[in-house]
Amino acid sequence: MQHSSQNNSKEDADSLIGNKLREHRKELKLSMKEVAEVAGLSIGFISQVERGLTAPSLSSLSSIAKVLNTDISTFLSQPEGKSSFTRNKDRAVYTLSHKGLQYERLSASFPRSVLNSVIMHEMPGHRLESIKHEGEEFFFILEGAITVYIEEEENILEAGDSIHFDSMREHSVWNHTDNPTTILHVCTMDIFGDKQGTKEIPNTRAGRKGV
Amino acid sequence: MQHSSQNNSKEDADSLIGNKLREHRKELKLSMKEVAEVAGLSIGFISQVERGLTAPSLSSLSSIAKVLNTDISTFLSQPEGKSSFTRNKDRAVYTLSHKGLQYERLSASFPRSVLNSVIMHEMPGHRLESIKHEGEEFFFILEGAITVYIEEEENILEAGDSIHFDSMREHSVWNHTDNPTTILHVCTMDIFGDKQGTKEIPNTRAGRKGV
DNA sequence: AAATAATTTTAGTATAAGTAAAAAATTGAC
DNA sequence: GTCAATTTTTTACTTATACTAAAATTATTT
Repeated sequence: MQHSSQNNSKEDADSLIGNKLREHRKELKLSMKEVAEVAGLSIGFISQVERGLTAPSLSSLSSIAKVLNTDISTFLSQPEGKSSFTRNKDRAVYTLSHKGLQYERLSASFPRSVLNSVIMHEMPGHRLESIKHEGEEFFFILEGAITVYIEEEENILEAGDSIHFDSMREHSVWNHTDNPTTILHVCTMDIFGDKQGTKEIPNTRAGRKGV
Repeated sequence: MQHSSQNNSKEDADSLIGNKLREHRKELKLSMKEVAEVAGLSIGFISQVERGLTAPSLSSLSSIAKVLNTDISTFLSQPEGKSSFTRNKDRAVYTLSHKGLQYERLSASFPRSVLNSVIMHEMPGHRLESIKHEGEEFFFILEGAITVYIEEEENILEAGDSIHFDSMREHSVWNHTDNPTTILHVCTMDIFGDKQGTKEIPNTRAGRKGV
């Protein structure tokens, strides 16, 4: 059964991938020929893919992505959204369990958004458990100082210092000082748990674009 | 041992996808039959895919992902990386064209990293042209004040305020005050141009699309 | 205007994506 | 422990499509 009624999302997705591929290629000032050769594919095929006339297999897409110095995920999914504006003074403060830690949420959650940010107030002596997970993280110290452990690395950050790392590396944080520390924290992990339709299917309203 | 050599990255990748799919399915307590039916595929095929015996097409993978309440990217790639630690005082300062703007780069660029961050020093009266592009952006005002225009919205931010928005919405920034403003800027766009391809350093101007 | 390079189109093949159905495990009830 | 009932794996086969080679078309350059 090949239902072609409301199924244009697939083709849309294909040509979307194609467009992105073309953009990337152009940015690198490469010709289709060059890409084709390095990726081990034919020129005509590259053309077809870029115009969404055919869908590449995962492995071909991967080869192409490699030539373009990226990986597959670059060509799948894309964000759309709104904005979130927060005033210094009127942000709600969430206090966590041990009371050694407080959060103020800064970022919004719009479809496909990946950025999450909070201001963390970490009390003297407080230690955040060591974890690893997908994504990346960025810390900027607003006030005080803190020790950030990343695998074997020990980094002492003071106000104005920053650190950026792959969250898959085991990391933890410790306020080794006698004063509270204020950290601006930005990461790509869904710390608020409101990104994907947890459990129940999300309301059909803003149809997710196929691929 | 089947094939022990290290080069079969394709098959490895396939079975990696398979494993992730299986994990996800098990987590949701679904049988292959259920997944197959909703995704419009056969049971046997699901089995083959999960064990890496065959590679699904992009669209099938997408269908399966949808049943599992995720999207394709969950099953492709995983990041690996390093970290970047910057000291408040010893960061290089890049001065841009008009001299109304200075940058300090904070983030690293490791494979597949998406976060980019800089501290921007914007001089009184300076205005950043209005642009739109893929990704998201996050501003946190460290010092001074600034006006951020997002489409029709006008937002006046002062020290400690923040804003987070979809970069596809036309946006610009204006220092309407008489003092320099310091902004911590985090975005998912490749502003440094060193993610892919390592071509030349881009022309000062951050990316723009079609005027 | 010719010559060269870059892209699109066409026509065809081979591969592997996908199926249906049987065999084999796995679970569980009695 | 055995016998259904369900879930998963395997087999054997079909078909769609991913992909190619080469010709036709469209830029680009000189």
